[in-house]
Amino acid sequence: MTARRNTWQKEAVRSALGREDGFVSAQSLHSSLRDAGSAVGLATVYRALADLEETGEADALRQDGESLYRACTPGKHHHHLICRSCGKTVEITADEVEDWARAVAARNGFTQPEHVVDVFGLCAECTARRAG
Amino acid sequence: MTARRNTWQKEAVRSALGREDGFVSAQSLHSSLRDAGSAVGLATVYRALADLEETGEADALRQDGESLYRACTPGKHHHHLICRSCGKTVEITADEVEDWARAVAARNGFTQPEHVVDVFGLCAECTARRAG
DNA sequence: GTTCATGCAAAAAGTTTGCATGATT
DNA sequence: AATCATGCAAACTTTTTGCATGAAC
Repeated sequence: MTARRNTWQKEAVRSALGREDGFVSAQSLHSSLRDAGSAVGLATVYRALADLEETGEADALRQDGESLYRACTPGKHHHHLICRSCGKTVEITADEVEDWARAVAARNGFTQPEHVVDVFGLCAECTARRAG
Repeated sequence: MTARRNTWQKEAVRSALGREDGFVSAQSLHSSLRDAGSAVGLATVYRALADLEETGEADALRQDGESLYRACTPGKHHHHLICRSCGKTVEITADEVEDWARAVAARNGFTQPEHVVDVFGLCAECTARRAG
C-alpha cells in the first residue's frame, strides 16, 4: 500500500468538504477555501478530490459537464436523494436495489456489476416554498 | 406546441444515433457523420442531440466530463445495463426500482421524484475474453 | 417574405499536465 | 538528503454562443 503524504492542503480540502451540506464542485470548494484564507491551488483541489474519491472518503457525481463531490460515510455503499432546487442531499442505503442490480446483471450475462442510483426530487422545504 | 423545423441535418443525427449500438459522444457521432459523407457541423450535432433528449427520443448519460447519447424507446421510463469494457448497452425496465424510488423520496419528504439508475458491468463477451 | 436552423469560428467552462520549487518523510 | 506534492500557467477537451448566410415554412 503506497501511502500518500499528509499535507495541510489535503486536510483543508477534506475538512472543507466535510463542512458542506450537499454536493459541491471543485471550483466552488476552491473559492470557499480561498475566501476562508486557505489559499490552496485549484489543481491541488482537483488532485485532493480525486484522491478522496479513490479512497472512498468522497462520492463524485458528474452533472452538467462538471464533477460534484461530497464527503460520505466510507466503506459502505450507498446512494443519494438530492433536492434539485437547493441541493440538499440525504444518504440512503438500498439493499433491495443492490439485490435487484445484481439480479438484472446476472440475468443478462453481465458480471462484476456496479451501479449508479440517484434519486432527485424537491425536498420538503422547497416543496413548501413553491406551494406557498 | 412550438414545432421545430425539419432539416436533413437533424434527421441525419437521429438516424446516425439509431444506428449505434451503445452510448456515443456528440463528437464521435459528428466524426461518423463526416466520414459517411454527411457534413454536419459539430454545433448542429450538439443542438440536435439536446433536442432529441428533450423530446425523449434519446437518453443522455454524463460520464468522465462528457455527455453520451443513445436512441431510446420514447415515452417509457427505463434504465441501462452498460458494459464498461465494450460499451454495449441493454435497456432495462424496473418497476421495483420505480416503486422504491418513489417510496424513498416520500419517506424523506421529497416530492416530484426522478431517478437515475444505471448498472455497469462486464458483458458476457467481455467476461469471456478476460477469462480466456 | 419572414423566420429560424445551420455553420463557422471564437469563447467559455472545466479539468489536466509540465515543470520548478519547497515541504514531507 | 531524497522524494513527492504543490502552485502556477499553459494546454486540452468538451460544450456553448454570436453572427452572417441560406433553408424551411
